[in-house]
Parts: sequence; structure tokens; C-alpha cells
Amino acid sequence: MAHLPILQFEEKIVETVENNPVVVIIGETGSGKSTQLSQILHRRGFTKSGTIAVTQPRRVAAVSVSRRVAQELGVRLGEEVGYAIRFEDRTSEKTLIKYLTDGVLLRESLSNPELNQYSVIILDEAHERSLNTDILLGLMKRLIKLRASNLKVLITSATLDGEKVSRFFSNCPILNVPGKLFPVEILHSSERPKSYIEAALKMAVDIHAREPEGDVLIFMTGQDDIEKMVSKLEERIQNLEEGSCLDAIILPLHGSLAPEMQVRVFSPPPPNCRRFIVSTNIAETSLTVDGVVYVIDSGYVKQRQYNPSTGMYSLDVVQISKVQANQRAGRAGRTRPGRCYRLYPSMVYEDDFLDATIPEIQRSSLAGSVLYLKSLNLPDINILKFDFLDPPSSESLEDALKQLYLIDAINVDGSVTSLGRIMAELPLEPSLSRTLLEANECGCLSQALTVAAMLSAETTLLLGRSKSTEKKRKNPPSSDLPDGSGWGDHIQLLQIYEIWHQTDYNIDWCKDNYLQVRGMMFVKDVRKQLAQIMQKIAKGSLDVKTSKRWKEGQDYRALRKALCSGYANQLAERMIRHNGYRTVGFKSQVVQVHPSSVLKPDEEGMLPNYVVYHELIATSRPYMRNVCAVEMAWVTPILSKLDNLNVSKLSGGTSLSHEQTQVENSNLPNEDSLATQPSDDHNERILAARERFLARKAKK
DNA sequence: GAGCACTGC
Repeated sequence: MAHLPILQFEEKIVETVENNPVVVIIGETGSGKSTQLSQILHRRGFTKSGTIAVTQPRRVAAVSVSRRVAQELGVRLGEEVGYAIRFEDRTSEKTLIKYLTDGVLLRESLSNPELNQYSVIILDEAHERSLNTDILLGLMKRLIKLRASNLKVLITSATLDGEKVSRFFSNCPILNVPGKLFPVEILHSSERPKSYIEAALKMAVDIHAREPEGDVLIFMTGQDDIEKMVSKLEERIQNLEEGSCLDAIILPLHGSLAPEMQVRVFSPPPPNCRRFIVSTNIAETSLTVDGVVYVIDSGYVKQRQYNPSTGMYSLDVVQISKVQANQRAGRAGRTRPGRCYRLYPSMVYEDDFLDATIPEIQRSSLAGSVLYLKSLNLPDINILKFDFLDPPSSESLEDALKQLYLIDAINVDGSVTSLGRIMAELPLEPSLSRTLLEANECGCLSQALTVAAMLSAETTLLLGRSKSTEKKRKNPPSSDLPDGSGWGDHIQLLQIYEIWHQTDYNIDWCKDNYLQVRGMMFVKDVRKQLAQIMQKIAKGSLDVKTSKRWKEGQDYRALRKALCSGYANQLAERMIRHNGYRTVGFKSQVVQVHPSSVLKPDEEGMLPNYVVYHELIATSRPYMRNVCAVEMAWVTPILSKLDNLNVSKLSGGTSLSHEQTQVENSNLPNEDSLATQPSDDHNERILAARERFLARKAKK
């Protein structure tokens, strides 16, 4: 412990913190900032007036760091030192140092906006720029003015953006704490390879043949590339002359890998053996692999981004930033001096790479965050002028406002509704919160709770279904799972959970049906949490029990209606005579139902006239993922609401710059077209039905 | 008839 670099700076840190409300600490990996800052401040009396909070972007980090600190202080975890993550609060009245995820701190500030119990708030790993940390940064700026006399804020960041954070906090002091990384030699390619898989492959074989022992970490973009790489590397290494080099173990590493496969990277290799870990950016920050001496960096990453003008997400392979490139290189220097092979020229790094990764807040839909900020009810905050370190575009904020208006979370004037206030309490996307409230009115809350919980975990539910694992399986996945009775994917998710519930949450049943056990257990936890919050809101007893009996042939009318209200901002109308859809809203898009959907066409092969969707994602084409059939009668009120939409009112009368207003107007179809589009289609649809009828009659 | 990086309340 005494060897941690940060401890030499104790006096300097304490002095700076005493004299300044905000301090930026730049500490590289291995500086000990995550475990030591809180202890230093505790030692020096900062816990006399309150608790020290340390936020982390990830749950595992909050748990493991707090465990470590408790151990170093010789106290029991949960007493003087504790942690709080979703579903797990291990703190007590004795707690003086509390590690928590940034999301948990945001939730806490909903019920206690001044966060009075804390004397110090440390935002750790702020350079990762998680959505929640960015919102906290904005809130802290405001909070230090309110609590100038009794709050200290510390922000830890990576080297490159320390000055920017300091400028944000009126040029607050920056302290540098050296890390404990070994030197990493960086080697650039002379040119960009045509195929980075091929180039990485060649590099890996070269290292294996020539370099002394030490594991190799290879950064690729996704599961497909990784599987290709693994099988080709196995092949090439087998072809090397036997006995000419070390043995080799090749391990894939990515998020959709089963947990028992993921942990394989933590077991050390047998002697005289080199490991090749072929990974996504999961190994950049989330997982640390010991023993890595060589890093091969493709220079690319797969990134999800949101386009507010279309409401669509896309998943693109993009160039990494300088921060990411250096983070990847650093992975080679954890145990001894290492080497990083970059598959791109240094000119590309210098001239093409962005300094820092575009923060999540500029790549996400902001409906949830905007609702959250609005419901904090801070009189001095106008959402379009909220002080963000990197502000999202006004287009993105306006998109969020429009969405919130359509689902009744805010009024025409942009003020939060009483419904919206309740929605903000629920740890869900606004659409699902709205669905729960509507379901409560329609008497199908229990079903809606299940759907919301299933959607929260959806991506972790299915076991990895990669091409290779599918081939290995003798039998294709059994089709015992329900099919949503043709109504769509939400209903299927509900039915899956209900069956599992009937098996008394049987683990084998999950395995038999290729469902991740951990994912399903997570759903159960989420559902329980949502039910508790709903009970609290209703101040009474609601029917939240999962139905015990499977009712055949039901049409899930109430639930689908509730979903239609919740997803009023994510509605699509089928086009005439074919099964393509057009989104209904501010900017209409032509989209398809995702092929994985269980939505069924009618006897004439046509899909429902109207559906709501959980998400628009552009992969090879624009797709709606997770759709649910809804009815024309439920859609009509939404259409009239779209007519009344007025963005400048929604933004609370804030005068957008002239230019922006103009762009806005040109993006919006005029009110007449909004009002008449759907009904024209409706008329056309009736005509089409008539034609079909006449055609059938003629056949006879 | 396609396939999805990573987190989190």
C-alpha cells in the first residue's frame, strides 16, 4: 500500500481540497486513486461532517474497490466502508466511505437534490464519460454553488481532457498523480492494411515465432471478426513447425460469451505456453487480463449511435480515439514492459483520430435524461441551456422533448406533468414507465411489469447463438418457447416469463430453452423492484402477481393498449399492399419488421396495420426490433396529439437561434400533412380492401 | 430472412 504513488501527494491533495470546492485529479492506471483518495480524506477529517461518496461507472468496480478499502482499513464491509449498487445496498448508519454506481447517485439526488448526507463526492473514472457521469458533472457544478461551505467535489480524469474539465469548473486546480505502468513501446504500421483481420493475424503469428514469452491481446470490433480470427489463428499456428515455438492457447473474449467462457481469461496459462486473447473493447476498461505483454490494436471499435432526426440507432465500425488507443496500449504494460503494435500509421493516429471518444450523451436518445432533469424541478435550470461539459445538440434535446410530450410526460409548455414525475421514479425508459402507468389503469399491471422487466434484460437473455456454436449443436434450439400468439415480441416475452414462473423458476427449464439463467434471474429482480416502486406510488395494494394459469387464446387487448400509450412516440403504419412500414411521427422513415420478430401475418399474408416498436436499429437495413400489434382506434388520439405539437413551446419558450428554428421547421412536415397523411392512407387501405374483395369475388 | 460493441437505474 505504501508504494502507491498517490500517497506521496497526500499533503498536496489535502491542502488543495481544503482551499478549493472542486479539484481535478489526473491519475493514470495504477496510481491508486480509486482506493486511496477516499482513505486520505477520511484520515484527514473529511468524514466528520458527512459521508464520502465515490462513484464508479460499473457495478463490479463499486463492489471490488469497496471490498479492498474495507480490507485496508480493517473494517467489515457494510459498516464504515460500504457500497450501493442496484438491488444491493451494503451500507449502514456507520458508513463513512460509500462506493456507488453513478446511476445510484443520480437516483439518490432525485429524492434528495442537495445530497446533504455527503461531505465529499468523488466522480471516479470521469474520463469514461458515461451518460450518468456527464449528468452528474452538470449537477455538481450547480451543487457546489448551493453548498459552497460544506461540499467538496473531486473529479478523476485521464490525461487528455483534464484541462477541459478544469475549465468547466471555473479553472479549478488540476493535480497530477503518476501511475505505475511499465513502459510500452509503440510500433505503427507503415500503411493501413486492406484487411485488419489479415494484418492482425500476420502480426500475431510473427510475435509467436519471434518474441519471448508473454500473452498477446488483440483488439477486434465484434463477435464475427473474433470468431474468424480465432479459427484462422488456430490453423496458422498448427502449421508452424512443431517445437519451433511455445504452445499456444487462443481465447475469444466478448460480451455475448457465456460467463464461464469469459472467466477462462483469468486462469493463468500452463508453463511454456502463450495465450492469445482476441477481444472486443471489453478488455479496454471492463475486464483486465493479467500477463499481457503484447497488444495488437486494429484501431477500430463498434459503436452504437443515435440519430435524433430519424429516431434511429445504428451500430457502426468507427475509428477509435487517441484516448482509446492509449488505453489499449496501456494494457501491455501492467506486469512488465510491453509492446503495442498499431495496425495504422502514426500519421493516422495524429491527424485522423479524435482526441477523445464522443461522449455517450452525444450518442444517445435523451428522453430519459431530460425527463429526469425536468423532474428534479430545479427552478434555475432550463433544459436546453443546462450546463453540460459537452452539450448534446439542440436537435437531440428537442427530439427528447417531442417524445416526452407524446407520452404525456410533459405539457405543451414543456413543464413536467404529474404523470411524468411518477415516470421519472421508475428505473426504466420513459416509454416503459408510461406503459406501466397506463397498464395500472387498464388492470393489466402485472403483465406490463413482466414485459418491462424482460425488455430490461433482453440482450442478456439468449445464449450466444453464433454460427459456430449453432453448428456444433446436434439439435437446433427446441421450439417449445411460446410465439406471442401472433401479437408480437412483447407478448412473447410475457409468455416466456409466465411459463418460467409456472416451473417455479426452474433453472433447467432455462437451459433447455437456451435462456441465460443469470439473465432470467435478473428479470425476476427487476420485476420485483418495479412492483415495489409501483406499490409505493399507488400507496396501496396493487395486483402485481404473475398469473399462475396460462390462458389460451387471449388477445392481450388491455396490455397491447397500454403498450400503445407508452410507445406513442414509436408507432408505425403498414404501407398499402406490402409488409413494409412507415414510422408515424416527426420524420417518417420506411422500415421493416426485424426478421427475428414473432409477429404473424394474417391469412392473407399481411401484417397488422399498426404496430408499436421498442427500437429502430439500422444494420443492413432499418429495422424495428420488438414490435407489438396495436389497433387503429388506439392510434387516432396519438395522431391528433402529433398535430398539436409545437417545439418552441415545448422548449419552455427558450428562443432557439434563428438558424436552428429554421432547420427545425424544414424538418417538420407542416401540420396539415401530419393531420392528413394517416387518414389518406386509411382511405387508401379501405379501397385496397375493396379491391381484394372484388378480386376474390371475380375468382369465384 | 438477419445477426448486436459496452454499460447502468
